[in-house]
Amino acid sequence: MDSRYNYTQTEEQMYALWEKADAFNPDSAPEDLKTSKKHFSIIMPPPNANDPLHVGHAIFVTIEDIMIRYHRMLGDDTVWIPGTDHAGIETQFVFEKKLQKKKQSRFNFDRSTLYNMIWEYVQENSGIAVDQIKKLGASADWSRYKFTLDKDIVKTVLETFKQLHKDGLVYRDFRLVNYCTKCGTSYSELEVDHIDQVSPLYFVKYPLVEDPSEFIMVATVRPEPIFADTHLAVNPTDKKHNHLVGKKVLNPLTNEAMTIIADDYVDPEFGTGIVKITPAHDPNDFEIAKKHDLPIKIAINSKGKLTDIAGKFAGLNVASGRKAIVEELTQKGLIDHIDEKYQNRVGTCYRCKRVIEPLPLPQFFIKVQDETKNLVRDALASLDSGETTIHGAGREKILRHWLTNLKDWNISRQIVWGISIPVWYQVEDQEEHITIGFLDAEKKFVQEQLSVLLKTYKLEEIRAGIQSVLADASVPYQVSETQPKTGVWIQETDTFDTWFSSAQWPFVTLQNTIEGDFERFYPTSVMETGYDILPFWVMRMMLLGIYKTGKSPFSDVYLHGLVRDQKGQKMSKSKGNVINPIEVVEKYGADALRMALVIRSTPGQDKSVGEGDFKAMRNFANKIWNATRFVILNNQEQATSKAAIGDAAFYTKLSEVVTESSALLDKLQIGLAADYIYNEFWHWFCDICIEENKAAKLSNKAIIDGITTFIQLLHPFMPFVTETIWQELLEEKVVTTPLLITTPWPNK
RNA sequence: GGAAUGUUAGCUCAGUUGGUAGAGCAUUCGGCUUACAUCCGAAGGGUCAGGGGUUCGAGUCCCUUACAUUCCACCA
Repeated sequence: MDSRYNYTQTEEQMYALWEKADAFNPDSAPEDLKTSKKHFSIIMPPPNANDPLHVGHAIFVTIEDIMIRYHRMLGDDTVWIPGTDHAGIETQFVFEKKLQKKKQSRFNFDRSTLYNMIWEYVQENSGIAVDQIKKLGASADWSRYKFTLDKDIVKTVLETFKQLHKDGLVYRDFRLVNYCTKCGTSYSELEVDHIDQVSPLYFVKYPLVEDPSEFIMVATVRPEPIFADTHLAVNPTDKKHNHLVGKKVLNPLTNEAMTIIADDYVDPEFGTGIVKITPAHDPNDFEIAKKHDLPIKIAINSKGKLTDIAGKFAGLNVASGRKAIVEELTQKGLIDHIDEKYQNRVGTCYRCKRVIEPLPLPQFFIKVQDETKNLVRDALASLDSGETTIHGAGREKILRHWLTNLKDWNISRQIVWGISIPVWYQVEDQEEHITIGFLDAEKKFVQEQLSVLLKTYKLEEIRAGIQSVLADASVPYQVSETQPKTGVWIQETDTFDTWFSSAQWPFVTLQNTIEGDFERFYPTSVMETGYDILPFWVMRMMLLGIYKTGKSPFSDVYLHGLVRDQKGQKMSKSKGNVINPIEVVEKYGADALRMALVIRSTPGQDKSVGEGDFKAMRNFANKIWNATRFVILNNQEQATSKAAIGDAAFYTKLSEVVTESSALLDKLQIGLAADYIYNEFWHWFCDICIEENKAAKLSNKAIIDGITTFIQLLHPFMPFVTETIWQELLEEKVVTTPLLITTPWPNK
C-alpha cells in the first residue's frame, strides 16, 4: 500500500466492481444480507436529461446514497430508482437558443419536426447526467432507470389525466393565464417571479359623457390596454364617488362610452379611488368582469403586440405602444400628471425574465379543492396524521401555507417538448370557433380561423404542418389519445406542464419498472430534494400521489439546503463562484466532495462549502487509508496477540459508537452522523486507540475490529475509499465478505 | 402586509427529550515519533445578538427588541 490514497485510480474500479456484482439491485442481494423484512426505497429526483450536474445534484446524490447504502447494509430490501426528466420548458428553451444561433426559430418548424429535433438533441446529451451521477458513487439501480418520456411512463401519466377528467377534477376554462410572450407559453402562478420596480404612474382623464369638460381621473401604470377598457368602477360605499355609478365616460383612446359600475373590490383610499376595468389584461378586472358579466376586449395578443382594436397603434409591442399612447394622450390633454417614482411589483417569467402578460386563454386546469375529491384536504390530512413527515427547518408550515392557499393548477403549456394533452376538438360546426396556425406546403406560416382556412386548404394539409390549435372554450372536446372514431376532430397542440408528470413520479416509476415493485416499494421511504422545489414538486407529488394511490407517496421528506460558496454567497454564473462537482471529484475525489457536502449539514438550512472543506475531507480519506495501512502492517508483523488491558473499555466504546451512528442515521440526521463518525474515528480511534496499541495497552484484535467497524460505518459516506480498503483487507484475510457495499452493518 | 429561518471562536457552520460550549479552515509554538507532514503534540480565542421570564440548572423552552436572509401576498 502506498502511503497516500490515490482516488483517481480506484474510484472507477470500485464502481465497476459494484456494477459487475449487480450490487445496486435488490434482487441480487446476497442471501446473508437479507436479514430484515423491511423495505427501503427512494425515488431519485430526476435531473434534466441533457444537463451537466451542478452542486445541487451532488448534494441529493450524496444524501440519498448515504441513506440507501446504510439501509442496504442493514439488510433492508433496498432500492434507489434513478431517472431523468425531459424538463419541458427548460429543454425547449435551451434548444431554441441553439436554433437562434442558426438564425432559426421554433416557428420555422411544424410540431412533429420540432419534437423530433429536440428528441435527437436530448438523446445526444442524455448520457451526461447519468455518467456524472455514477462518478459521485450513486448506488442506484440502473436496471430500473426511467425517463419521463418513456412510453410506459407516458401511458400511466395519461391514465391519471383521464381519471382526473372522469372525476371532474380536470376542466377547461377561458381564464386569464400568465403568459410569457417570449417563451410563447402560459405558466402556472408558481413560475411567475414578482419583481419590485419603479414605474411611472399615469393619471389619465376620462371625459364625462354628459359634460365632456368634466373628467374622471384614473391612475394606471399600463395605459396601453386602455383600448380594452370596458368600464370604470368605484366602491359602492365611497361617498365621494358613488354618485357616479351609472354615469358614462368616454374611453380616452376610442371615444366609446363606458359605464361606471360599483364593486367593493375598489379601495376608496387607494389612488384616485376609481379603477378602470380591463378584463382581458388584469386578473382582478377579469374577476369583476365575470361577476358583472362584462364583455372582454383583447388589446394585446400572444406575441405581445397590440391588436387591431388599437387602430393606428396595432402591431406595436407593449413597450413602444405605451410610449406612443402616452404621447397621444398627452397631446389630447388627457394626462393630468405622472408620478415617476411609483413603486410596484411586476410579474416576470422565471425563465427569461420578461414581463408576464395576463392573457385570456382557454386552458386545462386541475381543481385542487373539490367537495368530494379534495386534493388539498387529503394532502393536509397526511401531514396531520404523520403519514408524511417533513424534515427541514420550518418547511412543514410553509407547505401547509402553500396548500391552504393553493389555486387551481394550469397544466397547459404551449410548447412542443412534452407529453401531448390527449384531447380532441370537434371540427364539424365549430370551424368558426377554432383558430389554427400551421406551415403550408411552402413552409409559410398561416394563422386563421378554420372556417377561412378550409376554403383554401384541406384539413390534411393543415394537420401536416400544424403548430397551434386554439379552440374556444365552448368547443366540444373528447379526452382520448387517438382521434375519436366518428366525426372529424383535431388534436389539442398543448402539452402538459412538466410538473404534471413529475408529480406522479413516485408511482409511475414503480408501476413501470418490474412487476411487483409497486406493491413492494410503495409508498416510498424518503423523498429527498431541495427545499426550493417544495411547492413545485413535493406538494404536487402529494396531491396526485394520494389521489391516484390513496397513500402519500413517501413517509419522510428530507429537504436539503442550498450550497453556498465559502463566503456564504449564493452561487451564480455571473459571480463566477459556481462549484462544478465533477472538477472537485477530479481534484479531490468523490468521497471528499460527498463528505464536504454533508458533514455538519442540516436539513432545510443552507451550507457554505469551499476549497478548504474539500481539502480537509480529502485529508480525511487519506487518514482512513493510513490507519488501515497501520493495521495491516502491524498485523503482518505480530500475527499473534493477547488481549490487552484496555480491550474491555475499547469494545464498550466501540459498541457505543455503532449505536449512536445508527441512531443518528435512523433519525435522518445525516450531517450530525457524518460529524460524529468523523470525530470518533480520527480523534478517538486514530489519536488514542492506535497509540495505545503501539504502547501495548490495546490488542491487535481490538484494533482490527475497530478498523473494520469504522470502515463499515464510514462506507455510506465515503464509499470509494472504504471499499478500496475493504478489498485490501480481504486480500490480507482480515475480512471475509467479498464486497463492503453488501456487507452487513456492524452489530451494536 | 404576512410567514419561515437565522444571529454560537477571526471565517464557515454543528450542537433535537434543558445538565460544566464543538468541528473544519485560519492564528501561535514545538515536532519528518518507522500509519499518515494530505501528519503529530500543545496553545490562544466564545458573558452562545440585546433584554426579560420559566427552572436547582437554558445556546437549548417561553416572551420581547434589533438585525440578516428567504418566501408569499398586494391593488388601479
